[in-house]
Amino acid sequence: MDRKQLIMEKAIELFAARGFDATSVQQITDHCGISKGAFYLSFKSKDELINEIIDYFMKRFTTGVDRVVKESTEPERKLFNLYLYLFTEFQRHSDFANMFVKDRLHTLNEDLLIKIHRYDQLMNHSILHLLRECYGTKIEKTKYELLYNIKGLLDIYSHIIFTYHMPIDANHLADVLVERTHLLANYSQKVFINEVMFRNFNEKMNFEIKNVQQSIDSEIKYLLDILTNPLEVESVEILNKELQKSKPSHAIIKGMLENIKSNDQCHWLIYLVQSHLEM
Amino acid sequence: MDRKQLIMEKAIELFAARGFDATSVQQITDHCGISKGAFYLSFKSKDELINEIIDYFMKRFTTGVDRVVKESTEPERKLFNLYLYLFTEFQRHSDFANMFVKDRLHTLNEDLLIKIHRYDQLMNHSILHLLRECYGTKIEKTKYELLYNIKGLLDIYSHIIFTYHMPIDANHLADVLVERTHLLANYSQKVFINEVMFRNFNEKMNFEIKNVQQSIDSEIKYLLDILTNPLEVESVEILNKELQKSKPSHAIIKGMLENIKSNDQCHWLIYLVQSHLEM
DNA sequence: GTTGACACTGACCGATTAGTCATTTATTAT
DNA sequence: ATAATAAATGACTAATCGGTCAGTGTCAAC
Repeated sequence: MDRKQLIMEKAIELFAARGFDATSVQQITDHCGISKGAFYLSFKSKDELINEIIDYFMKRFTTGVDRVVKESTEPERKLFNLYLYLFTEFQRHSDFANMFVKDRLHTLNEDLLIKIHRYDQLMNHSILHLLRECYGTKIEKTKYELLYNIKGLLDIYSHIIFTYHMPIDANHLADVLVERTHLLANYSQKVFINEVMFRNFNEKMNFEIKNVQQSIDSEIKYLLDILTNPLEVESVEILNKELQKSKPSHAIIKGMLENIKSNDQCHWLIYLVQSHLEM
Repeated sequence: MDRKQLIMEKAIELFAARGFDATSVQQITDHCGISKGAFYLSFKSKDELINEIIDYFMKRFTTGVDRVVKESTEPERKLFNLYLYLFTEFQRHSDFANMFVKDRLHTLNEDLLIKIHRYDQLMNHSILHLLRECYGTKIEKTKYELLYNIKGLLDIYSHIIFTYHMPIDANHLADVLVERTHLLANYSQKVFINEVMFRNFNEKMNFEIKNVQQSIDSEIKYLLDILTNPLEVESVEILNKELQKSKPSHAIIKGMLENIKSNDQCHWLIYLVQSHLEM
């Protein structure tokens, strides 16, 4: 398990510098100080590696954004925190973010693109929720436009940061972006991206949306494999049993989720269960 | 010469769909219906192909933007025309734009990245000029920020158009973007990107800026090679002689530029000479 | 009909790739 | 100490890559 972590970290460094296609498995294993054979003990293929890397970080960012949006502070503060969180995370995991910004990864298989699109949709959902909290019905017509304007700003500043290797003051940048968001939200009148178009985006990627229950099952199975803390293992087991019931107790579920909250690896499961039960 | 055009067009189609690295020379030649050997009669290498493609389109876009900015209509109208021009061009050459948006091309040699960066700087210069015309001293502090905010918007809408293969109403989109630009220009107070940072961007790419005179010389040499219209050939020759003089006549230069204006292939030379003499 | 100039072909080359597997090394159990 | 098991190795394969070049086909000149 430790081995996988090592390979992923070292691989990201190389992917960030050279891109995915241009980095060979041999280069990765050299950089790790292991043999090529050892790589294939941890990963079935090079594709599986990039798959797991993207999964790991996208889960992390998605749950992180969701956590910020669900905070119990005033909405405007949350907007600031959202920007702050994203740029702080981008800096903390600059190699991954760099890889993601530079490589558009369109070389990869369709499945991976769809997966990325799904995470993107989850993040859209969270951001739209926050925007509704901040600006209410005022932005009813312009909310989708606003969403993409914000994403445009996020993209360009990320791009600047990574192409010029700039260390930045995330607080300062977040402050500026909140001002820009207020401007766009409060004064925009004209609309290009309407609801029909927004739905169209998501339908063009017409993959069968994976059953949430199924996602939860596989995530529980995965966690039971890797978790070591007995309390956490037991909590996940109880949670699993409870979810099988036709009328699961919200109290038990909430308690179990609380038990595993402190472990980062469990955040995706928490996010999935909460979404499933609309807690 | 026709052969080169064919290869470039077919190659762009494949690059747009699969990316540069993932497209082999064999695939390109198959798609053209020619042999692999014939490819190397037109291009020294695969790198030279991508180089010429990028050169061709970047010259085209850069001169196009410059032309819009130098129009003699009122500034606000020019801003609209700028957006309109860019999105119209992106649609007209959607394969190239798609390739450029998807592939970040960072796999390629450093020279090409620097070249792209130079074109980017030229476009920044034009846009900043226009913004100064539109908003005057009001945006003195925020102009660099405004420039990148605009670029963020351009990026995200381009991204949407290409990933979802949407046909768009460029007039409508340009109208919306003009409104957003006005908002950001008139009400933004806080600043993240200041002049120091902006200069930093360009210094980080610390290539020796190629002598403009040198660029003009090589462009003239190139045009004399490919031009067929006798009037144009003669005009370029006269222009060349005039530029060699210590005190070239602006009247003659202006006239010669006018003579070749109608040929698209000459626009880059016109742009270079005008920049050189600040006409 | 012969010649020379030219565009064009596709088999071929060396290099590099992802992935495999017989063999060796390390660890654990007895 | 020995046997049994697991972990790790790197030479190997088959495929693909960009790029080359001896040879083929075509056409105009004489």
